[in-house]
Amino acid sequence: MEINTINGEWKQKDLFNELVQARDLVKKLKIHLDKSSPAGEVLLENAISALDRALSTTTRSGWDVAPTQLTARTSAMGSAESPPLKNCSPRSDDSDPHGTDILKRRKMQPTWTEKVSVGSGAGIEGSSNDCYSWRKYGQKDIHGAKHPRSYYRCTYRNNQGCLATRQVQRSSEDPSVYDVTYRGKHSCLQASHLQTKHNQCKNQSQDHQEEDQKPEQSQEGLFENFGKGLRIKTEDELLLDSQKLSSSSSSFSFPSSTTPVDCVKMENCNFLPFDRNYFSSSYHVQLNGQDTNTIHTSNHRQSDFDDAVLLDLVELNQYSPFDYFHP
DNA sequence: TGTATTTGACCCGC
DNA sequence: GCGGGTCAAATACA
Repeated sequence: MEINTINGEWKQKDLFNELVQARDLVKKLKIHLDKSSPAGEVLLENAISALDRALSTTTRSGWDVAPTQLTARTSAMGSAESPPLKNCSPRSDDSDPHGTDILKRRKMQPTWTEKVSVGSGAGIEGSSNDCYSWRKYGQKDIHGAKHPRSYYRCTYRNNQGCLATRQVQRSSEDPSVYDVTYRGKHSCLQASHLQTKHNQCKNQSQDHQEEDQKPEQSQEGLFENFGKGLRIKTEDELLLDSQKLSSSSSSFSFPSSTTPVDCVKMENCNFLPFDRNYFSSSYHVQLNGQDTNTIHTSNHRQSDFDDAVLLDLVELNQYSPFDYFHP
């Protein structure tokens, strides 16, 4: 696809760059936004999400865009998107002549490891415990490990080019502990959707702190609900929700007609990636192969875990060196 | 019937 | 050659 005009020749690269610039400007605007205006913040979040989707669409459509300036611009602005696939064929990215570049880029993706301990009888392998939806694509016996390692990728990998993956392996020393390694960040709709929800819920929680002090659901029940009532939202549903949020941002309320995975978890876990009482976790974060941060939590310091961990992870995403370019 | 999981095979780096 | 990561056909499940 090539977009041409007679004068001033708008090519794909130009339009792509304009999209990147627009998104960056919105991000700047968001920084300067008065924090007392949650509605405006939500609108800007939606604007950024829309621009992200447009950029993803351009790259998935095989647009020819120059990498250098985009890398500089997006990373300077703290853009945090994984490079989408050029096409949706699962193996096509590896089988092209430049497949090794992609493999290198995958290796370059930020990774971080969580140690998640679960209660007896419970497991995290089959369930998504981090508000994202994953699809298992492999399992492998690892040399020297008692338990096999499971491989998960983002559910929206094929239709949104999200390259986020995670590996789950039960610890050999302590079977109740799982090592969960995340690689890459979500560039799919659920990422922006969940973050928007998170922002809104934070605002809401400030207004309704009394409600936050309601007795929490029992731990087992909470965990069971993670697996039972979950429903994966389609892309259209996420878009619909996004539109609903835009239109109702002045008087926001949680949708109640459905129990999508993110809503259930958001409501039950107070916007945490894990139930604060049920898990104890430690985060070991790497960016480009370098350790950048380690966050430890324990059952005794769950209150510290709270938003700090989640926000740390969100912050880390901001430092992702990746941009939308996909040669 | 559509979607998710399982599992053997393949690919690639070391 | 070996081990880790991924693919994709087969299978299970709702």
